Amino acid sequence: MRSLKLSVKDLLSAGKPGEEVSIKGWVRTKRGNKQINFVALNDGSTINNIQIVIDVPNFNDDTIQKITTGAALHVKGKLVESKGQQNIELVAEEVEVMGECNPETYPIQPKKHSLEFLRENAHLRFRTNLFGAIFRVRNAMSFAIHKYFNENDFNYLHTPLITASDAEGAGEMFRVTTLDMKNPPLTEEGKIDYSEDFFGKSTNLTVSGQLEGELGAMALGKIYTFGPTFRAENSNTTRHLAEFWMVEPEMAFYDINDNMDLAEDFIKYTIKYALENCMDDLKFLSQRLTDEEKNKKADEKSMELIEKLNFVLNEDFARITYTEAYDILRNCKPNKKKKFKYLVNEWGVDFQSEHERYLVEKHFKKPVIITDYPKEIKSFYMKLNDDNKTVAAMDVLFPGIGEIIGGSQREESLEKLLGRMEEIGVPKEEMDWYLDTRRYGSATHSGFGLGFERLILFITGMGNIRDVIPFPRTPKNALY
RNA sequence: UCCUUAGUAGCUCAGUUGGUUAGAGCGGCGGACUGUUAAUCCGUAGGUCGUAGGUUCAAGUCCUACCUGAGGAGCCA
Repeated sequence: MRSLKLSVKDLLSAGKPGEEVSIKGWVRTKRGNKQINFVALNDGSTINNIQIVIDVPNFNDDTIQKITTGAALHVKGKLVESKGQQNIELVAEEVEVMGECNPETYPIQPKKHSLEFLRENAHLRFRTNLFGAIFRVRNAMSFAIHKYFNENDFNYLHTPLITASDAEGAGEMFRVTTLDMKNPPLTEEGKIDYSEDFFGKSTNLTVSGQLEGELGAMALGKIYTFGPTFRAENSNTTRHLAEFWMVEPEMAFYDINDNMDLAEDFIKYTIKYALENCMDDLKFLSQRLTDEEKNKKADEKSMELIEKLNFVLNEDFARITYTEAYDILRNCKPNKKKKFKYLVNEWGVDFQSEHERYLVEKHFKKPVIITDYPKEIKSFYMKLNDDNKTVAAMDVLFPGIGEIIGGSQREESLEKLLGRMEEIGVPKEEMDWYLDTRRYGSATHSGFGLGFERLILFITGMGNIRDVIPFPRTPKNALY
């Protein structure tokens, strides 16, 4: 059996004084004098560095000169108990500079950088403590999601990224085509002739895997999708991306209450996973948040990150209907004093960010699930309630994030579904494949979509969604 | 897309009612220091003031347009 290479994480957690080891990594900082140098070496396995002690006279000047911030090193030497703050450090016997790093041009300096600057250098920001922590947490969350669904007998279903259905109504789409844009084939009416296109019809990048997910659920029972999703909206906010990752479970025989139970259990599982597996990174992220907010007034400061995660874990989410939320908002102080930009004074209005924030952050002070929205402000596929006015929708709202989950019980009655499609103007002909689920063996079923990056925002305490995805795609920005 | 706001050294920023050769801290480089912890101390280089027009004797500073970033709103995950 071959042994795996040791990482910095291994050395720090299990290294014993006296052991001869070999380690590779990148220089974070170098300190010292002509006799002795201290190099903080990091290989990405953990946020923590191993300190390399270099007895300068034992090495040639050229090597010492090339040990600069960002350089890749291969160090062989002996682990010893540290005379400084850390438990263990590595006294170098051999040092090879594998990749030099010109300190005059390397953008990542051993100092604090603004998030904006790092965003513009997104190809290098992985090398900072902050982004290392964020992307390790993101990785852990991806794994936790698969683990949760696997443990609960869900099937991971790969729904298509290229779709021909134009009826999902979830937003503007990116067109997928191989037609010559300078000289596209035209129909007799002078419109672009998509029958000549690659798929013989107009196609787009998916805005949701839900409809296809329902097809899977209506046979496999419980499925989930976890993949990229695309919206061509001109959204310029801290919580929107043109390309983002969404988790979409879909369950046969689940009603809206089962759906809520699953959503709450699922989110709590991932948070618990982060607390149990990412504590080093979370501590760093917590400190960052505290530092960032140190100039804020006490009542504007957010709860300490780890405390907040534990709090959400231990609280039941509030569950209220749209109508109950409407009553709370209509009678609340900011509404009566006309502090809201949009006043709540007519049943049926959609809630604005300010209203959601009030409910979550001021009134309930914990995550809130709102159900039974007026049918007019929700999608065609949601189950119409007996009142004929509301649908079995649910939005899970989180403090600081807003809507983190949107879902519903689906309309299983073919007749009612067709009626809603008619009302809203969804083309039935193109949706025949979807309608077949209601024609043949239709059953109660439910599902939801969780914005993965929004979950990462919550868990890391970051404020901008562009900082929790490695390569953010936003309007006017597709570098790298 | 709308509203607000910003763009000055590698980075973070200061720059007065328009007025000589545009400043600081950090980082870089050189030096000092035999155990440092974002080390410390001394010295040093580094700027077409976002772009294009305009007003003026004179523009980093005022005006217009555009580009880009940020915050908020809408759309939503």
